[in-house]
Amino acid sequence: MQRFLIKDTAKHIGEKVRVCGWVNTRRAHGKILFIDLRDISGILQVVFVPSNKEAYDLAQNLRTEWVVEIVGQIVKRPENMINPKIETGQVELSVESLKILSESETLPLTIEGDGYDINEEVRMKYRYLDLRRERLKNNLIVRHKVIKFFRDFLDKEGFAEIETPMLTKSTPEGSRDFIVPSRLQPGKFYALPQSPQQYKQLLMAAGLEKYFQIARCFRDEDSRGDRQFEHTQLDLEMSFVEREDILELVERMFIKMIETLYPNKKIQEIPFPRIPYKEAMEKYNSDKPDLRKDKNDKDLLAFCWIIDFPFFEKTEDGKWTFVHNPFSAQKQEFIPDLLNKKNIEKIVANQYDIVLNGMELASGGIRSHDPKILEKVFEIMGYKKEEIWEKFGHMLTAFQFGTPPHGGIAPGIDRIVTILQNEPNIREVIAFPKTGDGRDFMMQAPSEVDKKQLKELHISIGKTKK
RNA sequence: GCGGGCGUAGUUCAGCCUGGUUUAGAAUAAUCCCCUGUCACGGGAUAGAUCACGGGUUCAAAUCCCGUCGCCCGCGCCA
Repeated sequence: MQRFLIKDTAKHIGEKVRVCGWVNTRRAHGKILFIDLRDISGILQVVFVPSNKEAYDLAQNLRTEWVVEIVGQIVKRPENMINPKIETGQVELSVESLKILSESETLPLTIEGDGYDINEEVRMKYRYLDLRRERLKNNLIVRHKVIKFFRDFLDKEGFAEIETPMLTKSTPEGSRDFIVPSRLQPGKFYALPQSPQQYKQLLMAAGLEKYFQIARCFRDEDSRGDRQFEHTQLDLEMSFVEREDILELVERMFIKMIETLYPNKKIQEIPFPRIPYKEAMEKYNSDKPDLRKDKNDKDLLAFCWIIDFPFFEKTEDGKWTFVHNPFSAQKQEFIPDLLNKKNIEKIVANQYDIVLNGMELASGGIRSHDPKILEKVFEIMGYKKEEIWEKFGHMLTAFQFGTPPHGGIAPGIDRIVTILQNEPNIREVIAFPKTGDGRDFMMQAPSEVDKKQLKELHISIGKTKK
């Protein structure tokens, strides 16, 4: 017998159905016993009466979160017993037979409610239970829909989704890498990608022209409410484009996504305002200003572009480093200064961020595809020629064989969904997030590994602090 | 690395400031009993807490002091 999803049962009054799910609540009234049965689609009231002795007696044992299979008839409720709070409130299931599929111990946390006030440690340790709550289940499903929207949208625009390696090369600049020891190359390490930046540019060199990827990115820096060790980006790159092409595409994609998935939300200003970095700093003292006119309006979305970032900035020890991305291009008028290493602090990058309600959603840029210019950038940052070629030779070489002008952007999926779902924290839209100090309470990661594993990897552990 | 907040039944909290009628209290979950229409069902009973851990002050510490650990938020950091 085919299984019915609970949300579909209301359309089948009078029919015999089979439903499966969890006991959400149990209300025993002496002779009559109600169960609210929950599955992925909704909640259905199930009625057990003594006249069906076998099922009734078995149902006495049921407790919250037991998993059951029930066959019965969908019947219309009497007028005065309709529950308008649930989708199936006008019907109920009159039980023929009950099968217990799985029992449950007393729960370590409450599944009812939004769960915000439950200790994070408990929620994370029993994340699979925490995720049973409506709010979190919904967040994950909505997240899926957002990703699917982007995939379908970009597919229609002629993009191809292409996977790039998770095991790659440590990059000397930028964020701290997660490294992975190599067994076959003793003493050498892979790094997990901080972003697919170099690979996607090499795909442009390869002539793929329009690339995207739902890409996991890893950065070994301390966590925040809007930051985890690993996050997911909608990474995209296009060839033969200028800044305008990227901004137009991304803006159109976001607007369409909001209209489709969040028809109740209002976008404050279309087209998205564009604010040069300098102006943003002068006016808002921030490069991610929150432009919402009413910050209490949960449905208001204020997007903006921040453009024209400076390319270089001085580090503490007085050396030049890049502000955003060493592979970004400079705006055309600054190329002579770059090549002559003049007015370095004034050089402006062809670099743009998209900001939503005060949160940086994405960073992108038109890239350098001229090896001489890219080499000059690293030279200004104090790299020796041999060093540049050792670290970035693959990029410079690729650019010597006919690489088209290209550019892209990478919106953060976690942050987008966090804002759209009005969540206070990025963890609420990630299935299995880590704690502030990078631990997984459920899996007990990170963990020590077997001596044999270490030996194979040619690794020995020195003294650790503690 | 630094600053702030928090830590009491399975869970969420009260009690702490002002130490002693507190045998650490409640709600909810749990166990048992009663109830044929509830939907946060209701009524009754039972059980459940080394008050995060360690030390100190005191006749007396959940309460005051010091240290440690854990979680959260922020700063640093985060192409």
